[in-house]
Amino acid sequence: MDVKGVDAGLLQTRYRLTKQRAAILRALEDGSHLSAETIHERVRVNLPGVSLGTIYRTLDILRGIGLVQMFSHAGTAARYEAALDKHHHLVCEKCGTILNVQAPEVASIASTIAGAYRYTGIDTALTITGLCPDCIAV
Amino acid sequence: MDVKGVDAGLLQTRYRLTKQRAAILRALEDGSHLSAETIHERVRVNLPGVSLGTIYRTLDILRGIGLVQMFSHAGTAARYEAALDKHHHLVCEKCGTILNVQAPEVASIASTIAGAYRYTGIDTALTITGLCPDCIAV
DNA sequence: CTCTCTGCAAAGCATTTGCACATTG
DNA sequence: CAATGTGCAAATGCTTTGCAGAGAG
Repeated sequence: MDVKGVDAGLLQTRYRLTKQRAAILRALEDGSHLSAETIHERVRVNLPGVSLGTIYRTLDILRGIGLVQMFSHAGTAARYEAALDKHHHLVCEKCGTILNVQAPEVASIASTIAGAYRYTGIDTALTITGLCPDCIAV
Repeated sequence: MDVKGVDAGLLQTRYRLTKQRAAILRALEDGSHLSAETIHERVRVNLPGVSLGTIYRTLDILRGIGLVQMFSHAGTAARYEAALDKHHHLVCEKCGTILNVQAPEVASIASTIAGAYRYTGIDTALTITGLCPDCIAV
C-alpha cells in the first residue's frame, strides 16, 4: 500500500491511513486535475464500495494537511490534484484541458502587492484561459 | 434610466433594455464584487418583484456581452462585477473581503506562456489569497 | 477496546430551466 | 404585433452532513 511516500504525510497526523485514503491519493498520483466524480470512478475500479461522500471528506482532509490542492474556474466543478510543486494553470475554455505551467515571477509580484496591503500568509493562483491549438482548428 | 452609458452596450445587441437589466447594471456600478444573492437584494429595493432566476439569466447575458466579469475562488459562490478595467484580486480568506489590485506585468507573462503552448484568445486571472490586516489581529 | 472512518441517504446551496404570461421595440 | 424577457417553481449539480455500523491502531 505504498503511495510513493505521500501517505507519510498522513501518518504524521492524527488521521488514519485507510485503504480508501490510500486509493484516493493513488488516483491523484499521475498529476492530473480530477473532479471528485472522476476520482470516485477511478477509486471504484479497485475499491467498488467507496461512496462519493468519502471522496469529498477525504479530499478535504488531504487539502487541510497540504497533500492536495483544489482549484476551480468560472462555474465548473472543483478539480483536485496532488500538491507536488508550485505551478499555475492554463485552461482551454472549450475542451477543458488543464495544463500546469511555471511562472516563478508571479510569486514575487504577488507578494509585493500583498505586502502593500499588509496581507499575510498569502497564496497565489494564476489561471490563464483561452483556446488550445486543437480547439482553434475546429 | 441612465446607467452611465453602460447600457449602450446592451442597446447595440439584439437584447432589450428592460428595467430589470438596467437595475442589475446599476447594482454593479459601484465596482463591488457581489454574489447573485446580494445583487438580488439590491435590485429588489427598487424593483421588488424580480426573481433570482432573472438575476442569473441577466448576469449570464451581460457576461456574454462583456459588460460583466465573473470570478470565484475555492468553493465560494460566484462573484460578479462590472467589467471596467483589467485587474486582479486580493482576497482575505477569513472575512472574504475582495480588493482589486493592478499587476500589469502579469498579462505579458501570461501571454508568453500561452504563446509557448499555442493557446490563443487568452484571459488572465490572478487571485492572491491570504489574511487581511484586520483578520490577523484576531 | 476506543476512537476514527465509512456507507448510505437525506439535506443544503448555488444555479439552471420549462412554461405561461408580461413587455419591449 | 412579434419576438424577447420575466416570474414562478421545480429540477439539477455539486458538495456537505447525521447516523449507525465497520475498521484501524
